Amino acid sequence: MNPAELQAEQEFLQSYDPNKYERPIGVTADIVIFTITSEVLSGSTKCLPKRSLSVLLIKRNGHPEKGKWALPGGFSSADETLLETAQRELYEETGVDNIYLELLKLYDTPGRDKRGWILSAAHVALVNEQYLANRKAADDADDVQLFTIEEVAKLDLAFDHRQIITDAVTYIQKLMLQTTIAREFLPSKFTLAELLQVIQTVVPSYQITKTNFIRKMLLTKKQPIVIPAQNEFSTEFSQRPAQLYQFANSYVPHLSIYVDPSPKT
Amino acid sequence: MNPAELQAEQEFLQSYDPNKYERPIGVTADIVIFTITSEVLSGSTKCLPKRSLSVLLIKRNGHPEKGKWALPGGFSSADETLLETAQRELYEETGVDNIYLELLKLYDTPGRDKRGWILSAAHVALVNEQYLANRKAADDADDVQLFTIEEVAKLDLAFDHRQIITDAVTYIQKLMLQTTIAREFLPSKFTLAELLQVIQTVVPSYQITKTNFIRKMLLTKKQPIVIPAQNEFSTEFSQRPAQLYQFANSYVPHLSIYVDPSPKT
DNA sequence: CGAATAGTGTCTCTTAGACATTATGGC
DNA sequence: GCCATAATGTCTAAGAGACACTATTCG
Repeated sequence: MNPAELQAEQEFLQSYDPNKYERPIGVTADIVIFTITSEVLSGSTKCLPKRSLSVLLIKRNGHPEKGKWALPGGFSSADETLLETAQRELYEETGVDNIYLELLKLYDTPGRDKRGWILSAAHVALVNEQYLANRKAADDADDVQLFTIEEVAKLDLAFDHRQIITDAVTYIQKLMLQTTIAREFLPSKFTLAELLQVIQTVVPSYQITKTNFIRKMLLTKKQPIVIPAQNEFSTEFSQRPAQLYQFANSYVPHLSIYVDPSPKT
Repeated sequence: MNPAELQAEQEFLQSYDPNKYERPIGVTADIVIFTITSEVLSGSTKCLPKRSLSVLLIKRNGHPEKGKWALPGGFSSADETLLETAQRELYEETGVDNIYLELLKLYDTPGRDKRGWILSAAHVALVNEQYLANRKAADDADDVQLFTIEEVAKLDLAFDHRQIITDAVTYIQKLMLQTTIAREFLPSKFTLAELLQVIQTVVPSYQITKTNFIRKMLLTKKQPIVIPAQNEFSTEFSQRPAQLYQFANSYVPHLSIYVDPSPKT
């Protein structure tokens, strides 16, 4: 840009009227915080816990939509991205940092907020139950609570948050089958039965025979998804010791409805 | 909500200060309009055209970023969603309606627009070259132009539009392999060679032998992606007549890195 | 030993992928 | 007849899916 153009641009910017276009009242980053809660079943013998997909909600104590359950979130500002806003809110609410957090989509239906034109950038966060355990003891406030998705269906939710949660569930179901996000809900080493249970908790329609699932995980030689931890077994959930596995770091899913475009082997 | 609560909410809304939180100057819907341009090769014999993935850009004639090439787009307002804004802009720019149009993601890096806090909801549109042909004749303005993605790499682009285009290309490459969006770039009936060429135009790394591609398209019995049009052949691109195909409407891709969760057959 | 969960053997059918071969029409 | 492109044949190896079977530990 030559000096004349530069000056023209400077002048333009100095005389620019920020109210030239209609302005939103604000932009919020809202977060659907998913976790898988487990409930130990104390039966006659050892078995896997009962797991449920859950979402963290907050009871609104201010207007509007006072008293309703809502997604955690807050207003963003010019000096941070919406992802940063979401990170901040997530940390404030759960004390958790450095976890899976991603933009889902933007919610902007006119009239979604009675205060006026407020956009919501909905995010999805996946938190391991363990990380929430500490926090739970600290502030067991009854205005912050985990609900299973079955329970959420019965609640009175603020704004368009029911729609956001529905979309988020659909989204993580797809992620669960197409990526290795199951790792976010598992310890670093786990049994194949645990992995299958986590998948089925998020995607209940995923009904397959366990033996073939195990075989698939073991026999995929080109690109193994999980690899066995040498000589490490667990008897936490079963009588017979079960082999422990880890996710293979090298695994990069690439899915195609056409022929696989992978380079020749 | 009981009458007292209702009144409390009314009072809250009437006294609500829209400047309570920092407000963006505006929100724009920008669109990456993709099309596949074809260039007929007039050689000794009939052959497929040369195809290139292209993007529609507009030369900015106002400040800021005056003179640079930019994505078409415009400011949204409180009474429409960003998708509607994008639809409107798309129609204004191309005269095209009812085509593939979807939100890509939100661009909100602080400082991305010198005017101040302006968010951009980037959209992706897929337009069949045919639809643009009429328009092109009408206004062959040199401030609106299609560029192949190779050409775009050399241009001076406004704002963060280079990043947006890069992200959009990555996104449609994934879509191309995982969904049937190839249909957006093809006529309703097409040969398998054309389909393969469209896929390879968008995903150049998709190098496979054509014969196996053809077989895969034909032998997938459970859920065929394309179905042959009975007794319809084309000699447009070849000496020997080639079978014409259509996309199967019943096809619903469901991809999984684990065992296929489809119900038993 | 029985119960419960982990894991393997085996068989059938489908698909991926390489590569050779045949088919059709224009020039 | 030659060439270009379309399409099929054939072979090997891998994977899916069903189902019977073996293995290990606890009580």
